[in-house]
Amino acid sequence: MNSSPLIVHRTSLIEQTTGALRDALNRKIWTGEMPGERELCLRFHISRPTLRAALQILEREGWLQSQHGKKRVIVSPQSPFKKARLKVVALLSPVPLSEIVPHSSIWTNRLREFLAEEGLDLQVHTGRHWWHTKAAEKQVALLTHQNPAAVWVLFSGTERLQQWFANSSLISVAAGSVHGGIGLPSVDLNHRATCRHAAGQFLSHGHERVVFLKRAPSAAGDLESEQGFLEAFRLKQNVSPMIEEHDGTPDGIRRILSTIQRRKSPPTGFLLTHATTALLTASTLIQRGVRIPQDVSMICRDSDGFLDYFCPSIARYEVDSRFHAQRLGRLILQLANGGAVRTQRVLLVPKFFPGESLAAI
Amino acid sequence: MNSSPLIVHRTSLIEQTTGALRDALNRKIWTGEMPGERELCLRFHISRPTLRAALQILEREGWLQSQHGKKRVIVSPQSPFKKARLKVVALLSPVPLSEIVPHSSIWTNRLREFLAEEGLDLQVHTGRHWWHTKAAEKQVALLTHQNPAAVWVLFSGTERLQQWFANSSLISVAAGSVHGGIGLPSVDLNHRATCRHAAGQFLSHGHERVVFLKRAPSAAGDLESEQGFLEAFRLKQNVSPMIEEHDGTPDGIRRILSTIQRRKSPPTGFLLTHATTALLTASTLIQRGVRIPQDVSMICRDSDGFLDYFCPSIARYEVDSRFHAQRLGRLILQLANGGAVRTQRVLLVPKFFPGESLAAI
DNA sequence: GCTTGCTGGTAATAAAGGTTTACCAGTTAC
DNA sequence: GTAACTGGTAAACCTTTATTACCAGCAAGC
Repeated sequence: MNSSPLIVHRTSLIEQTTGALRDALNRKIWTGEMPGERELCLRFHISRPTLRAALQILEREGWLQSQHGKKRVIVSPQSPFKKARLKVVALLSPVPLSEIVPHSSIWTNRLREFLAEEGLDLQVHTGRHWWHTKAAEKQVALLTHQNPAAVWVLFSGTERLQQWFANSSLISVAAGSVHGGIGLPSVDLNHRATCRHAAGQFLSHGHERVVFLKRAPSAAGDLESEQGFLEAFRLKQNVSPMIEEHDGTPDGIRRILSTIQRRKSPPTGFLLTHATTALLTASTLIQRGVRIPQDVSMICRDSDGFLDYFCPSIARYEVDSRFHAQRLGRLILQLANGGAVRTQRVLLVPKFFPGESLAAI
Repeated sequence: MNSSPLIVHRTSLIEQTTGALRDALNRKIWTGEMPGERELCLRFHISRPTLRAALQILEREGWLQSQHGKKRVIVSPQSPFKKARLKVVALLSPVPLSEIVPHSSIWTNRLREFLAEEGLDLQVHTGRHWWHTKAAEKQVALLTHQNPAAVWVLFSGTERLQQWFANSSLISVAAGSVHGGIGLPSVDLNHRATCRHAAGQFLSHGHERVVFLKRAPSAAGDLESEQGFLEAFRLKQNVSPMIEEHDGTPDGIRRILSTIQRRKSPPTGFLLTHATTALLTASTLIQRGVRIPQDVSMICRDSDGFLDYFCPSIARYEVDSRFHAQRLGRLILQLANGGAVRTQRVLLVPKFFPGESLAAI
């Protein structure tokens, strides 16, 4: 008896094919090796990409082995042993969920809700102490070994951790940007397009001295943001964008703001990443007598509920947390059920919300 | 035994949805009429066109009847359904979780985690539109009838709703303050002691014109806060505390702030309830040239992570969200397992965190 | 009366999912 | 050596599903 019957399983054609193939293997329809891919397509009336995705799942399950140029070999034609399907999805985050920014807290909440409806439990693991250390790989190997899970969700991972998961045989997905060249499925916001658009907003409002403020050990999303920011300035030869770094702490941000403001020609536009950074920057500048937007304009790449309660209102970008969680949840479900996904990278495009903080110079 | 196993059924999402709906109807999940199309879409995580296609199939099969402007009527034979052991805990909130303040979002997240470990599923219901209307009792009766749950958690309930749950035969618990005289078990913060302490802080710093700003349709916690605030002024005969109300919206708060600041002798101290209100109040006053704390001191009863990023730092009270969720979760578990009828009130005491916003006059 | 917020009904557009087609490189048999 | 198979990969294309509007009918509250 299922406790939550109100779900639609959303079985893709790939999953249905996997089931049919597994069924055929159990019945020992073929011996030794499989028919060729093209022949199977004809018998099942499906296309080759779909069939291949199903075959890859079966390979991962240990039914088949493939070699270039040769037919697939049936490895365990009579193994009735079926791995008990894990009902656990593990989320790996550098800090406890209580400390992450509200927007993330909301979508993880929604994600848990979504997975619970499908009978999956979301367990959170934090690696606050070893996240940025050299022993990260060792720690995460131990962790994943001790806590088996159907799917691992990597939340804002470093490049090394993402590489580790991509190389491992674990089924995993990144929640956030993936560093270049790493083949990890992911759900992320399109930071590049967002920041390109933001820079365009500054330029069209006449701002020429614009600074992009980012965290020092940059996450992949911040690097994407930086690229988008710079791209918008490519066409304007006489305008040179500025990029400054901070360490993420309130004090660190205040320090870099002081440095910037003491310059001969301080910037008239600030592009910020996180909502907390925007709040700190705006309140600190105002405290020091800088007027927004008369002296300085601001745009924030991320959004969070509390920004509604700041005066003057900050121009920013926002994405629906329900939508975010749902896309990630669906990807996780696909991976948990089979393993093969066609679209590896899902990019969500945030919407722009104008605010009082952006004005013509 | 199937004679031709080598086929893929190719069930579309519409067919899968039809199956799930038929299953739900067979189990008599709903009585009388179906939920609205939009609600069903949310529960099944599908789009409306897909759902409507499935519903039309069921109408053709004779399960349902539809009429413009009214919900679909179930015409299948009805019989009393057997009661299974419910594994569901329902949370009733006036607004979706995505809109509540971050701190609450965090403890609901933790609560879900806690309950999941015990095999319980937390389902969230929102009553945004009928919460403050006369039809609230009728709506909640319908809701609780249609969605059976082991325990109902009432999140920031009005007096009438709390009374309704206390009188009903449902097992329920309040997350937040309970109005006087209502016998509902609850887990809450000790707002009274908190605000008494806050008022004492103002007095000991020499502030005599202190205003307590609260929401107009006051929750029980705000009334408790008001009492504590007033109690601290009892001993000082020549000092009279002020209480002002707003409607909770940013604009509403700005309006009342304008009114207050235009007075002959404006207050020198503000006691605020929610962190968002504190942010709005502080940023608005600063925007208007008021200096904090030179002109005005502020204390906030609640806290939230983002306040760490506001400058100047706001003096406030804080409670550990993990502790909060754990106490509530334990109470819910007790009620779910045994239904201990003894009304229990758990009061958590927040810690005071001094900030730059509080100074001697 | 009026407004508000729900209900089902409809359509246009955007975005996934799946197919087709093509080409590439390794293996085997003739 | 070459032809004909094998699996591996990528682009163009079509179909299904999702999103977003809008409309009109119903019911409750003012």
